Amino acid sequence: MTRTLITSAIPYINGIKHLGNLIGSQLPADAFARYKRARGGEVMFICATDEHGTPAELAAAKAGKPVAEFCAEMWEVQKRLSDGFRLSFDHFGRSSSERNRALTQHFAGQLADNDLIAEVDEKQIYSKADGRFLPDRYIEGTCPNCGYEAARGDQCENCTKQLDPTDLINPRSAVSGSTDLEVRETRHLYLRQSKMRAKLNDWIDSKKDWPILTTSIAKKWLNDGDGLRDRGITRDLDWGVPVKRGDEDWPGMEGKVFYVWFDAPIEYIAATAEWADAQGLDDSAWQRWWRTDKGADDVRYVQFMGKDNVPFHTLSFPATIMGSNEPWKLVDYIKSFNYLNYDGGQFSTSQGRGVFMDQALEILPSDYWRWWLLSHVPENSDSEFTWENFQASINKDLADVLGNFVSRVTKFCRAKFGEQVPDGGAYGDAEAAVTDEIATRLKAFEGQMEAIELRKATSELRAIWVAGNEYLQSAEPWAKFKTDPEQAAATIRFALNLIRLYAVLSGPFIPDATATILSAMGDEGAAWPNDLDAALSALAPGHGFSVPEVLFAKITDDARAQMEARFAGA
RNA sequence: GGGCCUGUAGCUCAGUUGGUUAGAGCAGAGCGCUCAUAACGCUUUGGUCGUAGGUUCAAGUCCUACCGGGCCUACCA
Repeated sequence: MTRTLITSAIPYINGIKHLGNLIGSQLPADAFARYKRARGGEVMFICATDEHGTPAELAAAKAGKPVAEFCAEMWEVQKRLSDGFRLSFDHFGRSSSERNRALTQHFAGQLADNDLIAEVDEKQIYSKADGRFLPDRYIEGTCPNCGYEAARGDQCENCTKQLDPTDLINPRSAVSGSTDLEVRETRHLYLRQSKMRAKLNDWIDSKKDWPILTTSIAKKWLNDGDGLRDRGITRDLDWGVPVKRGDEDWPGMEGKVFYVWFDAPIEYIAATAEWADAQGLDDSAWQRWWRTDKGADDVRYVQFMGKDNVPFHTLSFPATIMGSNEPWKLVDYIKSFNYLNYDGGQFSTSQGRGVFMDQALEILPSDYWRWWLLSHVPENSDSEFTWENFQASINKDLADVLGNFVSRVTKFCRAKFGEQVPDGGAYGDAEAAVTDEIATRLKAFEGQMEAIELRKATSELRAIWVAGNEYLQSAEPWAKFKTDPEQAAATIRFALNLIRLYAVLSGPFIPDATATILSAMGDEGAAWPNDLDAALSALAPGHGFSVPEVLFAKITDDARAQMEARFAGA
């Protein structure tokens, strides 16, 4: 049996994510995980919240709460929302866990032992009023280049010039507005990933089947300028994994924490350990997914992420894994995504522009969002959400093509034969022809799912739904019922089995509808159609079923207009 | 500035290593059906494949330049 380890980029803790974030990693990862499980594979699907860093501290301060308490609450919120979207994580962890603390410190110790850590003294801006060091972008001031007054310390958003915070005229803290700033010397640890450039480059070169988006970003970082640069992996913050060298204190690093991007990917491993802990299992249960010396040899590890996360997953994290000189599992395939835009612009948290996960679930069931998002996932370029497109897709694909098919077949059967699969007649040439067509399409669909080509997969699935309507039209059981009721019975028996088949195939995308349909068909445990002929005879004469409620209500023009107005933003 | 991605029918997108009259869904038009969520089926109108050159027997596909859209550029994560 194949074993697949799947991780989705872990969402940052400081707020509720919008639909662009959702489709950028978690949702496609879920579709893939559901597919692999449906095919009988063993799957470990991991996600977590990314809780450390300056933005988390500031968000907590703004909320007037201790950061640990703030994170715990936001974890609950994000967990509830991921449940609402039916994200089937085996574990939804927290990067602030004890497991992650220990593993992060362990990796740092290993890297230091292998001479891959450098201690660097550098100068940073300290804000006395805020009582903290500030990252470059949290310093604001007037741009020396163009005079823009709200330029950030890393770059001026107005003229796009790269800046150093000390370049700014009249610098002030973006947090408090205080101008009481000073440059202070501070010591930090750097991951010497430049030493691993050749090794990383060879490794990337060996990945011929990765998305261009993934490899091109990695190659850019490897070859830009002087090549891959070392990266600071510690920060002067209170909230984070305390810097330690394994179990030992790290002289000179007192009071400092690891940088979020060092500990966040390690949480993939730690969250799997958290899963084992929660299940009451011992370490071997998670190590067989992560340690190639403890059973992970036959695991295929697939990561999902937005393009902004690619450098960390192709370079920094692999450098951490390789540099440990321990047999940890490296990623086998990195699926990266472009961005989803909202109606002519970007989603904006600050402007309240676009639909956020909590709002989406208030408006419509998760299947609606899942279907639209997965059938428009930005695989090849940035894509765009519009209400008109959303309404058209949902009404046509889900309500008309699939929902109405279920409705017309089950209601016709109930009216003419009662609520059980009708007996009589036999499958003939028409049924064989449809079965052939579906067999061909099913093979294509499976290939696209294996390749994680989700847009193509949804399009193929839709074509399989359409085949049912075509079949029904040519078989016209409503007419045959009057002249040859036996034939009509066979047609409806076949159509009821198509419904069951459609429910199974649709599971990765619209799991609630799948569950509803299978429940109505009286076959909750229906398995993947490895034998299509058998699958299309699975519901035998006499098998009881019920007519489900309308599966997908249409989105009216009025409703669409209201939603469009509500989410237009400030 | 540099790098990468992208520009194909009104809209959203497919177009395999260059190979016959460029495809799908939606929208539009016509016809059919009446079991069904006024749903379904069939037929059909739309494209000098961003522009201009070039390579080739042959270019949507390869090369160059230009125009437009987007992303990244290492202290946000």
